[in-house]
Amino acid sequence: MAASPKRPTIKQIAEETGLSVTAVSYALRGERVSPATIERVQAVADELGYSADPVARALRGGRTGTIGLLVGSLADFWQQTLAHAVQRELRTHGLHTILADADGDPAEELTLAARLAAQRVDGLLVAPIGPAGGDWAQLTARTPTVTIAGRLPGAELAGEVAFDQTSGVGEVLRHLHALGHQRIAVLSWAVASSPDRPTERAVREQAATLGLECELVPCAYSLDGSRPLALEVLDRPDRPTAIFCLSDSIAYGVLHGCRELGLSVPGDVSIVGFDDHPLSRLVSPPLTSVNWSIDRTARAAVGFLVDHLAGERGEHRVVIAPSLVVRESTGPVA
Amino acid sequence: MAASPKRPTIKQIAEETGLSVTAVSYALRGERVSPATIERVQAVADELGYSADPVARALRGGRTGTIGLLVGSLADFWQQTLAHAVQRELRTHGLHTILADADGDPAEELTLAARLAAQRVDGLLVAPIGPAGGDWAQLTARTPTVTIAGRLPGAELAGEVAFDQTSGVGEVLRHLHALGHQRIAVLSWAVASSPDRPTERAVREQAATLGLECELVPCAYSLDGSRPLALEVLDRPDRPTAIFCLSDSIAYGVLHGCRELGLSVPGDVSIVGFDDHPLSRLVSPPLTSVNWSIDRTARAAVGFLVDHLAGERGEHRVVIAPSLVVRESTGPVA
DNA sequence: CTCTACCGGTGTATCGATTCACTGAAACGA
DNA sequence: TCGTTTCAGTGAATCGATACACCGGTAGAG
Repeated sequence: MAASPKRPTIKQIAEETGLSVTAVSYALRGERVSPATIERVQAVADELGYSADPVARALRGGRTGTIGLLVGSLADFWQQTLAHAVQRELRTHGLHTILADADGDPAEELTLAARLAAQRVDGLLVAPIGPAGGDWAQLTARTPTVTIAGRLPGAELAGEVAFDQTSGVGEVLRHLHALGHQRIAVLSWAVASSPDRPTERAVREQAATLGLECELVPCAYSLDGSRPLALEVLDRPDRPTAIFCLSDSIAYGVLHGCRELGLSVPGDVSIVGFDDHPLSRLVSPPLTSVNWSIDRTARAAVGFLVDHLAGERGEHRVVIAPSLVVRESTGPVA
Repeated sequence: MAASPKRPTIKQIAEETGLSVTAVSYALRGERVSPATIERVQAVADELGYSADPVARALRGGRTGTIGLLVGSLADFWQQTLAHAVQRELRTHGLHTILADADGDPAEELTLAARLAAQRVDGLLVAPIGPAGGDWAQLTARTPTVTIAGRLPGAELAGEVAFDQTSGVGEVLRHLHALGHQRIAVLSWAVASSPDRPTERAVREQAATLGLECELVPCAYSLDGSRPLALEVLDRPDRPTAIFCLSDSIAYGVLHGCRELGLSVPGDVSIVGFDDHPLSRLVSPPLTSVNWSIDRTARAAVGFLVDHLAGERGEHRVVIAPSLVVRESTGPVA
């Protein structure tokens, strides 16, 4: 046993300086005590390498300074990027991030969130991937929660960052329509097979409006999940002329499938993504996609949470607008 | 104020059941008390939705059940993937993950690690990006630490997952040599400009052995950092025939640069990466790279830490062997 | 020359769970 | 029937930091 030398406590400083524990506590935060004492205490604290035990502090003060970040699937590149952005943003507020990953299983989300809350996080940021089940009322009543692009049944939210999926879908479909596409396959997440998800509904409605033939295909939320599916869809006699993927990760798999089949993109088939991941301009061909500013998303979400924790109850909903980025994976129908 | 209803405590259960706090504590873990009491306590606990406060438990018991994961740069795709794998692995052991990101600044690493340790994590996993500065002796003596592909000056480690960079470099250089390449640019991380990093040293030594002309170019550890650099390198009159990137993220930027310059890969120039990120087979052209099994890495690192926490002091060093994955971004020199 | 305000501190309860030392009662062997 | 276990449970201390109540001494206001 290398024996971890126990961390110094406030009590040790008290003994060392001959002061009371209370005095040291005040001195360390520069309150109520004489400058001379403050200096003396500081010196000893520095020498011992003291820092207040956050566990004890949390027990007393009720706050842990830690936020739970629950993402639906860290296998998804967009959510990875989001996690990065959120973590960075939280850090600027002096908050730590506990990360949890439902790994693609929406049924896990409530359980994991509950476990995070049990860990006594001060707040929760939830970026679900599907229609999360269960009743979030109790959890969210106890722990301030901000959602990012998702709905939590029964939740009472401290904030909400919504994505205007409807507009995003509209931009994509109009883009494809303008290029002459008529038969379009839409790959959505498998978990989202429930037909009432707003994104899928938007697809159906707007396709009808534009007179497009849109087939919704549920798809695993991962790189490897979409490739076989793409192979199947593209092998049909009445192959769609465009594939609209509801995440860039899915689109990457589809691109791979096209390469395997020897199909040219966009010559034989056009591909569109939905996250505009940083890499999407580097794949081949560069992917047409819909961009949702991750930085603004992270900033807004963290902002809501921090405001809520500070007791300020202001505006707590924002809608992130999409912006279609046209690259080389879409072209006119042959 | 929506007023978060405070979480139930063991004391409330005690009052509700008419038992002492002690009895409830024992009952909840099924010890020492009669079966009837256990059942009664359980019933009340369930009804109240009780779960033990981990903060209080940590204060008493010394353990928080949380591990700190410090990565050098979450902007790097490989480290994102690693973070995912580690988080998942920790979860299988019932441990939570606190995530911290040095964001490419090696000078930040020690500070961040200290902050994590101050948060009272039970252990630390560190995947540094560069030659981390500072003295890690004190920190690592107090908090069990496992490194992943990196060295920490002065550290006393609970475990170490090393990458056999030398072999990896060797495989790449021999591969390029066999294809007839002579002039090779090697893009390494900017932070790693110190010439004694083992990877860079390996490059120099093995290039000499093979009679290759290798130029080491320091490069920002990100997608956007490598593109301009690639443009500069590729614009020279005596352009190298191959570029060896010490991370896939860097290689992606280089690929992008090549496309901008209208250079064909591998016709005009061959590109090699060094992480084999899942996306590397999807970029265009699919990237030749060196694979280090992330799953094995994560499993080993977490395993070392868990064993150490359990008091078992066994083997605590493993070397991950590289495997060169040849794809289409490398070809014979024209 | 009082009365009050303030200064620089100290003692103690508190946060929630755990655990050691103890106790009254029942059970049990001799 | 007496002495000893075992059972089921209680009280109090503990972990480390914080905050409230309090206290003697001094300085300034009236």
